Amino acid sequence: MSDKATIYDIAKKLNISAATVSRALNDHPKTSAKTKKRVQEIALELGYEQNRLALALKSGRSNNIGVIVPRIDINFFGSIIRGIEDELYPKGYHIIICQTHDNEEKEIQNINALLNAQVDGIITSITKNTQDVSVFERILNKNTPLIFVDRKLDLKGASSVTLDDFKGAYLATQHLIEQGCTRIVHLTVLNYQAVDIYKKRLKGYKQALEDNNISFDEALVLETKNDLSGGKRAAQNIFKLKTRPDGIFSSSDFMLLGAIKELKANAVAIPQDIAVVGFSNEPFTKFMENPISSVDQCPLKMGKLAAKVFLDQINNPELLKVEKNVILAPKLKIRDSSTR
Amino acid sequence: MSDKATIYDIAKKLNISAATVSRALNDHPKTSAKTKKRVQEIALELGYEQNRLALALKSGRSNNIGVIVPRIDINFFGSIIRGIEDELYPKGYHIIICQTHDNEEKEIQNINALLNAQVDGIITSITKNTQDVSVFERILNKNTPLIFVDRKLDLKGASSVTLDDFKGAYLATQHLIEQGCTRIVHLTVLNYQAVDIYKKRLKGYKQALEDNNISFDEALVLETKNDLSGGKRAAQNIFKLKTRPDGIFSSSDFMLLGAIKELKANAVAIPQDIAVVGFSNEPFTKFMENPISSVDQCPLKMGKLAAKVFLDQINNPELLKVEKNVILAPKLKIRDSSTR
DNA sequence: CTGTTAGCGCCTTCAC
DNA sequence: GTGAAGGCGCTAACAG
Repeated sequence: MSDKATIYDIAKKLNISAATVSRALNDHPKTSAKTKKRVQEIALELGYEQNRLALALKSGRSNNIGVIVPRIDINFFGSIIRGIEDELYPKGYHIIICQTHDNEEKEIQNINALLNAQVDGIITSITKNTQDVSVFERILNKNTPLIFVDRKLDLKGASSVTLDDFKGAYLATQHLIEQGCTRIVHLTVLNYQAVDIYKKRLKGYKQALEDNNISFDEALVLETKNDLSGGKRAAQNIFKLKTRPDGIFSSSDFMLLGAIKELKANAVAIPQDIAVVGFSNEPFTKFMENPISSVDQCPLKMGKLAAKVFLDQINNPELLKVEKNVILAPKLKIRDSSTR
Repeated sequence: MSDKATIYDIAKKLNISAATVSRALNDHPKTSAKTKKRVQEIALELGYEQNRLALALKSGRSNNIGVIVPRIDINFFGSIIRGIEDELYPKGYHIIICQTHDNEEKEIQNINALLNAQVDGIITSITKNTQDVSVFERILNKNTPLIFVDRKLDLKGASSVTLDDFKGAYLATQHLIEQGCTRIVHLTVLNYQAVDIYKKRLKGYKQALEDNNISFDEALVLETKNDLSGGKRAAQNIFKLKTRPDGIFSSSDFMLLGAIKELKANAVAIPQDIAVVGFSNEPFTKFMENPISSVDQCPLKMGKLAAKVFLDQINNPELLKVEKNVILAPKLKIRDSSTR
């Protein structure tokens, strides 16, 4: 009984056709008010619920959207997903989550699975080592909107929402300069030349220096492993510099944290001796005993924007083939670590 | 062309019936090897992909499972979801994510939406203020497996995976005692008597004291708001105690962090003067300059277990009406804040 | 305004 | 071994 009532059940009960029931339920204009009422009553009585699966098969739209991220338990991606969900849920869409664990093979599997599941669109942050573009082209060929968020591929027809890394770095560096720093170290990852975002952050850093008539010193760009140990090592290298720097702009909060610990262990006062700013606004930066300034990547907003781009495309078929590339301005979160 | 190939397309191309194609694709025993091969070739050629929607409508199983959590960008829930996904993805299930934002109305909406979408099961952490049990009963009435994770409702037919809060508290307290603490404060939330988990944590704390012949002192149980400011206030109250305590077991990492900051500001050395242990193993506890010991709730494992319970139920219909209640043992993460 | 018909894509009897 | 037919639940023509 409470298993599942269909429109046929309620049609039978009312001695009308299923089509009429369907129309009544959907508030079709050409249905008498009486019928609508009667149908609604019986629907309620029978505990009727529309089977979205049938609707989906019929219409070709599942009202599901696939979201693929490296890992869902990373705060950054969790926030992006939250943004997407907040935006899309009220429009009747459901989010199907997939993780790649930064494995390209899993990425391909995920996409195929989502496509089989007839999702109405895919929002994704690509793997760190995605090479194969063809899977993504298949999405596009199916006329399924594809929106990259944060990590993107340059693909005709695919939209994207990314962060203005240049600006983030610029803001951070400018802020340090305003705090009186003149010798600012830039901590970046190993082999940063290969990764777009890190190149852009370096550029932003350089530009800020230039705009403030501070000459760029290559020796102040320290490459290291992107984790606490890398930061520690970088700090040790800082001690070897001829002149002690008075500021650090790090491309990663984790590296920066490692550096901070090492600096403090060597009696360097932060921010008095060295003021520091990180990147990503990892949750822990706020909770430190001396909270760390950091560039916020606004993941929630990124998610919302990605969702909006999707809605735009799905609702304006003429936009389907037009890619939309949104570049979001980051926000600098100023905390103790850089405030003198 | 690349839009969508159906079994009819490949049937036509081969001059056979769609039924045969279906059988061939599903490796039906009563199909000639030849046919299978030919079908598979053409399928590949046409880029055929099974439409899961049609299959779902036909079979009544969507291979989707709904997961409802308060918020997805909270690390704890993100990890639970990751656990679920890791476990269920290889079995061909997709995860549909919903958030309640701790709002019961949204919870009801979510459940209804998921039920409409014909999910094969629902895994959820209830809202902080869930009152209405009837929605959950509707899930059960539909013979849809319902598994609570972390926050549960006592409902016949519903399974659950929860944490042994008693044990977590016991472990934490025992550890403090082993570090030499004899006057241990227990920080708990306002109105904790109303919330099961906090009551259990208090019990675990008491039991550990008793087992070590330390008499319980009501004055050492401090109720406060569950955030940094609450912790700060609690620390101020600690200074008012007749005898200074030498340990703190807090039911929340956030409260504890607030307390730590205040204690340090008043020249209390941690862990030397006061050793402290929190609860939840929030990511930040690990990254502190003096990392905080905390009880890990093993969210990843909880998610995996919940997924396994689901699979159990779905694969053994006779278990469908049998609830399975798994209680997970927490792990104490010992860090600087409690190591003397 | 309402009923009839057909079909979304697939699978599963039931015949042959 | 394979084909034909029917149906999962719903909606969109097309009639009337």
